[in-house]
Amino acid sequence: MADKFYVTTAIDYSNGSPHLGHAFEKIGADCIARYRRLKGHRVSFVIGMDEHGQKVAQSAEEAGARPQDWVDGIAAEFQEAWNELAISHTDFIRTTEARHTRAVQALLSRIHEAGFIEPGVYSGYYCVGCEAFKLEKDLVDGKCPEHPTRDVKWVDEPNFFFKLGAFRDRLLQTYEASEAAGRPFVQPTSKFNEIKNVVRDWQPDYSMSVSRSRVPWGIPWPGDETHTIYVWFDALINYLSATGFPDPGFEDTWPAEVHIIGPDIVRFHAAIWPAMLMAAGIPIPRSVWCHGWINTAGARFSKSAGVSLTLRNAIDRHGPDALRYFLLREVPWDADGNFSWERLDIRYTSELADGYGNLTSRILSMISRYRSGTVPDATQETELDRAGDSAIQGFQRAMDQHLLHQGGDAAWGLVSRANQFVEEEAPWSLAKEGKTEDLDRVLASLARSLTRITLMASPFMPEKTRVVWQGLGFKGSPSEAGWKDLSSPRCGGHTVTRIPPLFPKPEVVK
RNA sequence: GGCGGAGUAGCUCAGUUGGUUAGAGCAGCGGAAUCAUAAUCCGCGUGUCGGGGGUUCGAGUCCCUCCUCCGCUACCA
Repeated sequence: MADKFYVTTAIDYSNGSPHLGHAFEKIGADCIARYRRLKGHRVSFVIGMDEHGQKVAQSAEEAGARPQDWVDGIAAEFQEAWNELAISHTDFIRTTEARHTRAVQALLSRIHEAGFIEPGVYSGYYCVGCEAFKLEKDLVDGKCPEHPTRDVKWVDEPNFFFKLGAFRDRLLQTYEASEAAGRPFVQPTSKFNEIKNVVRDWQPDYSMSVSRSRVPWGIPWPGDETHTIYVWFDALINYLSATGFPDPGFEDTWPAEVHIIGPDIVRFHAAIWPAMLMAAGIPIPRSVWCHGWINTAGARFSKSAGVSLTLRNAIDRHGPDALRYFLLREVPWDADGNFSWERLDIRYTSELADGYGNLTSRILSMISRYRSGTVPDATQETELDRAGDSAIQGFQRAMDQHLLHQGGDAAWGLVSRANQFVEEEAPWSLAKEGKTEDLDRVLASLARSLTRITLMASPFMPEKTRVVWQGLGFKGSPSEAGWKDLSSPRCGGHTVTRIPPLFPKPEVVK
C-alpha cells in the first residue's frame, strides 16, 4: 500500500488574473507532487479558488456581472494558466461549489456542538478592503493604511465568535512536539518563530469573530440565515472539503502532509486552522510550508526584455517548462528571490540549452552514429554511474525536505559530470580506434545517466523531459516511472531517436 | 520598542560541533578538443567574510556592542 501524500496550495482569491506569484506557488507545489509520485506515493494535490467575500462581490458589481458568473470567468482563466504550466493537481476546489458549502457547514456545526462557538456583538471600524475589523490605533488619518482610498465604517454587529484562546496551550504543545520529533510544524524557522510568539500572547478568553451579517456573498451560517460565514473560515475549510468531508472515507486523504502558503497567511494556517480542527475533533495537518516572495521590482519596468512582466510574457519568453525551471532554481523555495529577464535568459542559455539540452543532443547523436541508435547492453559500472549514485542521494535529501532549488542543483551537477565524462572518454576516439568494448561501456553509462538526469528533472520540467524520455526509447512519460528507474536505470537495447534541439537558442542579437 | 531572519568574490549563494593558504555556479580572460544547439572540457580570483571590541595557541564560525535590509508584533512603563 503506497504512502498517501496530500499537498495543497492556498486557494487563490477571485479578484483578478493569475500572476507570477500565483504561478510560483503552484509550480513549487507541483514539483513536490511530481517528486512524491516518483517516489511511489499516492499523491493528492489540491488547488483552487476562494470565491466568496465582499471584495469579490464588489469586483463583480464593478464589472457589471453577477457574482457567480464573475467567479466562473476567473476560475476558467486560472485553470487555463495551470493547464499551460502543466500543473498536475488532482482536484480543483472552488468555494462556491455545493460540496464545499456542505463541508463548511458540517465542520462549523461540529465546532459549535463542541462548545467553541458563542454569540456576541462586535463593534469597531471595518475595512472593506481587508474584509476585517481594524483597531482605531491602526488607522492612519481615519483610514485603513492598506486601503487609503476607501472609508472605514463603524459597525455594531451581532456575530458568532470562535474561542481561539482555548487552544493556546494545545497549539504550543503541538509546536513543541513537532520540533522534538524533528518535523517542525511550520517551516522555515523564521516563520515558525513568529507564529509561536503570536500564539503565546493569546489570552484564554481570546475569541475571533467568524460571521458577518452584512456580506451576502458567502456561505449562510447553519441555523441563522442572517449571517454568512467569515470568508477566512470558509476558505480554510477547502482543504477538507476536497477530501469528501464529512462523508466517511475522507480520512483516506486527510490529514494533509503539507499546506503550501505565502508569508501573508501564516497565522491563518499555522494557528487558526489547526485550532478549528482541534475544536471539531479532526486531525490537524502535518505541516505548513511558507515559501518566499518573488521580488519583481527590477523586472517589472525593465526595458531589457522589451516587455512588461506578466505571467503571459514570462511564459512566452522561453516556454512553460523553462519558466518553471527558472523559478524553481532562481528563487529558493524557503526564501525570497528576484525575478529578472537577464537571469531568465542566462539560465535558459547556460543550464538548459547548453547544459541539459546539448548533453541530450550529443548523447543521442553518438549512440545513433556509433551504434546505429541502439543503446549498448553493457552494464559495467563507470565513474559516471557512481557520480550519479551520489547525485541521486543529494537530490533525495534535498527534495525530501522540500528544498527544491537544491534538488535541481543536484540534478544539474550530474549534467556537468556527464559532460566531463564525455571529454575524458572521448567516444569519437574510441570509435576511430575500434575499441568496441570501451565504447559500449561509455555509451551505455551515458544513456543511463541521461535517464537519471531526466527523471530528476521531470518534476521541474514535465514536458521537455517527456521528449527526452521518448528519445531514449522509453514509452510514455517520466511521470509513469518509479524510483527504481532512477536508482538503477535500464536502457540497454533501447532504440534511441534523435530529437530537435530541446531548448532552441534565438539568434544572438546584440 | 520587543521577537525573529539576513548582511561572505561583479551577480546568486555554500561554508558541519571554532583549526592548515575562505569555496561553488554564473559572468570575464587564455588554451584544448570536435560527438553535440560554436555547444563542451581544462586553466586563471590580492574577497575590509557589515563595522568595532573581546575570549582563544587559533574565529566567517563563540561573547559584547554598533550599523544596514527584511518579516512578525507592540505601542505599554
